[in-house]
Amino acid sequence: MVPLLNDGSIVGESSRAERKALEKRRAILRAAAVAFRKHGFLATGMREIASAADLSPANLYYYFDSKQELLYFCQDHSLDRLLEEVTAAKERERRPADVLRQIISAHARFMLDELDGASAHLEVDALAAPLRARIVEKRDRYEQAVRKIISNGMKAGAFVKSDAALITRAIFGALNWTARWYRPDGPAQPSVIAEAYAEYLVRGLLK
Amino acid sequence: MVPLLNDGSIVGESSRAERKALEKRRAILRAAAVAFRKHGFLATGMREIASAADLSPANLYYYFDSKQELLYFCQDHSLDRLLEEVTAAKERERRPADVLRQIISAHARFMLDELDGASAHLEVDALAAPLRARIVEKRDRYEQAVRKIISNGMKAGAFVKSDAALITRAIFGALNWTARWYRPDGPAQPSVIAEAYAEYLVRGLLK
DNA sequence: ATAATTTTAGAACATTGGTTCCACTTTTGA
DNA sequence: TCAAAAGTGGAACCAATGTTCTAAAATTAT
Repeated sequence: MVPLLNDGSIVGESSRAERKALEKRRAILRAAAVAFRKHGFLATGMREIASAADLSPANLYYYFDSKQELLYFCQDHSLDRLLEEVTAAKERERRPADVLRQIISAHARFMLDELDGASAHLEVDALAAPLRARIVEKRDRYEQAVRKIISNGMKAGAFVKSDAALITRAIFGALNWTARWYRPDGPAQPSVIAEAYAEYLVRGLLK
Repeated sequence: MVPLLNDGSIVGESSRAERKALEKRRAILRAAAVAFRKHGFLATGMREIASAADLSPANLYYYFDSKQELLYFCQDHSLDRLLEEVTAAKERERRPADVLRQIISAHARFMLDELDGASAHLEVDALAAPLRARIVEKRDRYEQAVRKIISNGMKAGAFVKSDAALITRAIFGALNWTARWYRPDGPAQPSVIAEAYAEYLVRGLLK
């Protein structure tokens, strides 16, 4: 197996073999994602994940040391994606309302059509102490970033004054909950949902 | 054990013994609720529930035929409470915005300080087909009721026009998600959270 | 081509978790 | 008071689940 650091990141300047292994890990997650969506990460067994990825259960353990590490890999990757979107939104937009709309829309789209583990990033509590701490730290970074945009907007007079921490969590709640009810074969398209959410959730802050 | 219909409701005009048994079932749930909150219903074992309620695991089975029935009982009861709040709000308030604020506030408070199984009403998918169908039906009734208030408000011109179904789900997402982060020993009081949410989530609909 | 390395899977292990058995105690009602 | 009913718990059962063992197949490098 490709050498990994205990935090799941690749050691050294990733060689071709290493990148290939990483890609395989992602592919496994993508395959497993449909199962995750159906009944959550916790309720999805290693045998089910393996079979979704066309692997034997034993073989799955060649790519992931444990179910914990698999979950960690999912969540870590998801949070990286979300953090990227924050930076992108801040670069692209100027007004707080626009930045926020951008972030909400991206987060929604991410939940709805990004297949690898978007829904797994919900079950933080399923991780045991050492790994959970790392995820919580990263998740907090994401939350703080969004909260900052909101509280700055409030200070600048762009948003109505309120408890920025609560508003942030309300927004995340609405967004994360989409994984619970969204079905790809349903009536609403991801992009439509994303725009409606962005519109509604930002409007609640406007004066 | 007290005779129950297969749907968990009491048969006949509940006698004292029956009411007592029902109360005991509620008490068990209240005791288990803290465990549910900590790591969700799925991850909470029957032994843990039993010990939280000061019962032996075997004894717990005297009150609930199975973990499924226990979950069903939780969810059914929770939904009844939420439906009651809808009726109450519609009677008490006149304007759509006020009705909605009322409902949101009640739902939030219910999630945060009602102890019996508020958080268990989240894991619908953990129920197997026959029981799940009943819960889904009731949950849909609740969802429809709220959606109706919103879409009526839109038609009446009290709210901005948008996709009422999506807005409804966004609101429920924000509300239900509170169970994930709220800690009774945290800084924000349930009533404060409830008001902030009601204010924010309704404002997003106002013209 | 052949040795070394990577990748794969069948079978089994250990633990957990829902559940049942059965006997024992407590409460209820006549 | 005493039999019937309600309530209780210790121990064990059994299926499911995360995981490991071992060895074989496929790939890569020399």
